[in-house]
Order: sequence, then structure tokens, then C-alpha cells
Amino acid sequence: MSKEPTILHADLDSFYASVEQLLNPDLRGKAMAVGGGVVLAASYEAKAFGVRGGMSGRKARELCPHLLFVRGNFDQYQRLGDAAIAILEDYTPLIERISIDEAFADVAGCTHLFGSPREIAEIVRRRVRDELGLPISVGVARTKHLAKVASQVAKPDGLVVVDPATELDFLHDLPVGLMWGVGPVTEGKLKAEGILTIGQLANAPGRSLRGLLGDAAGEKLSDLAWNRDTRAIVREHRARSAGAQSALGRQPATEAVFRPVLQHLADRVTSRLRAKSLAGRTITVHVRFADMRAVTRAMTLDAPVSATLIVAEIAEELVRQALADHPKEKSISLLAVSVSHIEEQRVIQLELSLGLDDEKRRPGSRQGAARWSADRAMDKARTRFGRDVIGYAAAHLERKNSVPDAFRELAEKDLGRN
DNA sequence: TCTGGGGTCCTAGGACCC
DNA sequence: TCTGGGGTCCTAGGACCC
Repeated sequence: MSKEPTILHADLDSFYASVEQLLNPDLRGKAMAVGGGVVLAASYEAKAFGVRGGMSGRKARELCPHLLFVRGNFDQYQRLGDAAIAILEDYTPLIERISIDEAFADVAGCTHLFGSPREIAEIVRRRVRDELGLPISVGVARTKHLAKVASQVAKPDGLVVVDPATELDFLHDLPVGLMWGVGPVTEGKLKAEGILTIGQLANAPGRSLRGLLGDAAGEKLSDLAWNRDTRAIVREHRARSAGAQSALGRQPATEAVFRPVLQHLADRVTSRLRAKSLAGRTITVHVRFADMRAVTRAMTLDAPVSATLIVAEIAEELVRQALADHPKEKSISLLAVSVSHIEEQRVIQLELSLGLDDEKRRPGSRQGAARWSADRAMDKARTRFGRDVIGYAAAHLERKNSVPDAFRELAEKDLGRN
């Protein structure tokens, strides 16, 4: 591992809210939030009242009665998030984008051109402020985890460089909740053991930690607490799954309700897969009941699929199973469809998408094999669920989106190259 | 207090194979 | 007839992240 801290973690502050305050001067200095039913992002002025992302709009208004809500300008978020990443790219190609507003960068190879990591971080922060008008916090350290912790400590609108000589001193005084992988549940378990700081976690016996949190999590947190983080910057991640979900409020758990929703979700997912020449073998559905309890049903096929109708029919059958297993649940509040075990599927993609896309041109000799695979997958489904599972489904869905499509697209991860 | 949408990884138990 | 161990895959559920 290198001696110098060259990993930057750059994180735009309260991103959506900052963009809204940038676009509309009337919102500056005010407690405001993006969203409606749910808070997608809150300004620092709102956070001072305890308003947090993910919180229901009602709860947020309780905490902060004068809170201003704005609908999102999602295309602007995409544009400005990309622009901030582009500024980082002026200094190094070694960038791992985590989300729309957050990225790691390794500047080890470019300090001779642009100065020390601290200087590069300062330049990036100034340029994002000057050119885009947005606050961004940056952490600089020897490891990804420490850089990320540092950027959280730096917020709002700050820079923290962790000196390698004192990194454990820096880390060990901080609360465990700042660690990557410690959420509310883990934090609660640790607290029950009297472990409140990262230092206390570091000094807890590894065995008891693994017993408390499981082998993998115990091991990982122990490593992170001692700053034994060996993860490198990864520029491109291959997608392992793709999914879509829709909150329904509270609707009767009937075929008339779930069929059109599942067809819409299947179409969203498979069209994304087909666009990247991908297909997947495992179809998973989530059903959340009115009481917020959720169940999962999954089925793995012999061959990968990406056709809307196949995924939709299997999803419907899985939902029927889930409902049959919970006969007392009369209402559902959310449905989700996801496809995993994803593989590249250039040839079969063309076949399965026949009639759905424009791509009908293909070498005739491949048709047989592709059809065979599709049929085999269908046969597997029929073996499991009965003859008439796979058929033609019509229903088109006209529905009022609970969330704008632009936000869905924002949340989608790029499934990969191509 | 009834909460969006898109992901990753881990665990435990069971089926199945050698 | 009863009994072992190791490995892989699948399913269901859960925690966590942005």
C-alpha cells in the first residue's frame, strides 16, 4: 500500500437541495426539501430541524412547519452531477463513480502535474464552486473507506486530509455510525455491547464481533476499524441485477391490480436489459403488504431471458404463490420485479425481443438455437407452474406515477458497457 | 409515522452430488 | 443399515448504501 494519501472521496453536499437553491435564489438560506410524499433531499437549513432524506413529507413538516417543498428538476441533477465528475476527470482517469453526486478518485499518478492530493482537492472544490455554483466536500486519505469517512467529517463544504501518521487517531474517536456498512441495526447491536466509537470496535475481540454481526460483517468492520482497507478504485462495475418497483399506496391483492403493474415493471426491467444485450436467469418478485411486511419469491431458469412477456408471466405466477402463502393479507402496498444472474446475450436478445424492438435482422442459422433457449426457459417455467403459465398478455398500463420517470432514470445504475 | 426507487452483499437451510 | 465430509446451487430474508 502506498505511503501517501492519494484517494479522494468527493461528495456534493445535499445535492438535489443545493441544485434547487442554485436554480432558484428565493430558496437560498431557507429550510427546503425536494420531494413531496417522501423527502428526497433536504437543505442544510432543513436538516437543522431534523429533516432527513427518506423521511415522509408529513413527518418533515411536523419537524419543520415552514419547510418549503419543491418538485425536482431531475434533468438538471443529472447534468450538474456529470459536470462535477467531469471536473474530477480533468485530473485523473482513475475515477469510481458511486452515485449521481459522489465519486472516488486516485490521484497517485498525476501529482507531478497538478500538485499534492490536498492541492488537487482544493482546486476541484474551488472549480465546482466557481463553475457550477455547488458546494462539495472532499476527503483525502490512503484508503477508500478512510477517504469516505473524511468527506463526511468535512461536511458541509469542507476538506479533510488524513495524515497517514495519525490516521488511527483520527478514526478511533469517531462514532461507529460513520463507518461504511454500519446502519441503524448494526449500530444498535454495537451500542448494546457498549461499543460506540470506531476505536472501541477496533479493540473488541474479533470472535465476539463475528458472533454478533456474522462472519463477513464482523471481519469487514474489524478490518475497516484498523484501516485495513485494500479495495482499489474500480472504474466500471458489471451489473449483477436490474429491477423496478412501484409503491401502490394500499390496493386490494387481486389479479386485476397486480397483473398490469407487473407487466409494466417487467417491461421496464427487460427493456433496460435488452438495450445492453443482457439477459438474466433468476426472476425475483417482492410483495409488500399493507402492514409493510414484505416477502420475496424467486425462480431460476436454465437459460437467461430478457423478453417482457416471459418475465411478466413468471413474475405473476410468483406473486400468486406469495399471496397464496399469505391468505390473510388482503392489501398490497408495493410490487417489485428484478432479474439477476445477468449474462451477456447478444444473439438471444434479438430473438426474444422479436416484435418488441426493431432489431429483427439476424443470421437465420442462429434463430434455431435462440428459439431453443427461449423455449427451454419457458418449458422450465411450465414444468414448475403448469401448462398455461406462458401465454400472451395484453394489458397496457395507464397509471399515475407516484414518482416521475425522470427520478427513476436518475436512480438507475448504468448496467454496463455496450 | 405508515415510507421512493435502484442497487450490493451476506446468511441459513435444503437439495443434490461426489 | 447407518454414518461422514465437502462443495455447489437455489431460495428467502435481511442489512446496508445512494
